[in-house]
Amino acid sequence: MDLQTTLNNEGMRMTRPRQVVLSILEAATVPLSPQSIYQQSIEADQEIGLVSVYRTLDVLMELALVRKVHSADGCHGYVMASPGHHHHLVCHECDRAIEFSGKEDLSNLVARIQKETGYVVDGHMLQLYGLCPECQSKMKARINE
Amino acid sequence: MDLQTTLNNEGMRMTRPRQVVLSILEAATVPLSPQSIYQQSIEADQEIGLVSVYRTLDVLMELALVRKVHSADGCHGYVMASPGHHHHLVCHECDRAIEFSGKEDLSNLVARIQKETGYVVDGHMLQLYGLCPECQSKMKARINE
DNA sequence: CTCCTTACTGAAAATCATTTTCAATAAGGA
DNA sequence: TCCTTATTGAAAATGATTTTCAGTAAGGAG
Repeated sequence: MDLQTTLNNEGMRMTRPRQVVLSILEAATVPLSPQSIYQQSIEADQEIGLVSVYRTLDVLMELALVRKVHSADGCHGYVMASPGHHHHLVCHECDRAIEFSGKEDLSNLVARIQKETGYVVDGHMLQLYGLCPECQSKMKARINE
Repeated sequence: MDLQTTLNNEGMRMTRPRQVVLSILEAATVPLSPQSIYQQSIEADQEIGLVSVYRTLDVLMELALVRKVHSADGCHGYVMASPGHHHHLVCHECDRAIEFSGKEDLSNLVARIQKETGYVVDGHMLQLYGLCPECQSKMKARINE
């Protein structure tokens, strides 16, 4: 089912601002803040209101089409959510983020924690931080200068 | 080494606002926002400036004495950091958070991801969400009404 | 295809969190 | 006890996000 239909089923409408936000997010390789989505819409001669960016992100979050990514400093950006449950691996040099799935690997941990704490665990958020291959190369090059 | 000494070694000073923030955080069972730390200082007749709360939290973060906890909605609170690397398990009903350690359990996952992606992973943030035992009871009670 | 309802838009204002500025204060080494 | 200077708190500045509201346009009905 495409987004147009999904929206209409909810009594919502497919509009230009929503298309713009969506296409910017789909082209992104890095989590984008509302501000930077807004900037990109201007650069693409598709300017939309900053307010609409916020509102569209809310809608897309509700539909679980985008995911919020927290960086270590507490700011957050948005990325398209691939189908299924994914986590993010963020490069702390260039901020490039890639998704990975890790459900299986967490189930042991989750089972242990539930037993130890008595909590019922029904969700999780995992983010790994590191250096992407390109930034590793750049770093090596810099050292050899 | 106590905090007083730690601060002095860094050329910093132990002051009343810092003591107040610290004692509030130590008594807390839930991650606290700067605002709520400020509120609690007033309620305890130990009012300190909101600005000092922010500044003290910065200092305590630098010293790795407190940790930032992100909740699902993107807001964050602060909790005392127990020694070692810990994660948080947050109840989405009452917001009570407890720490757990999970380093060993993640090492498999991290090793796999590094191999698959070429990233060097050097940090992570994991938060589990669920229902704490008390809220589970309350929930059952409500159903039986 | 046109009309009509109402969801959606964008600009401005309001709100809320956080940071900066700065003069006054107080911690703690000499 | 004195002196240096880190720290404080109030106010102003900044920045992000939300609300308001009148105008616009999506898309179902006819």
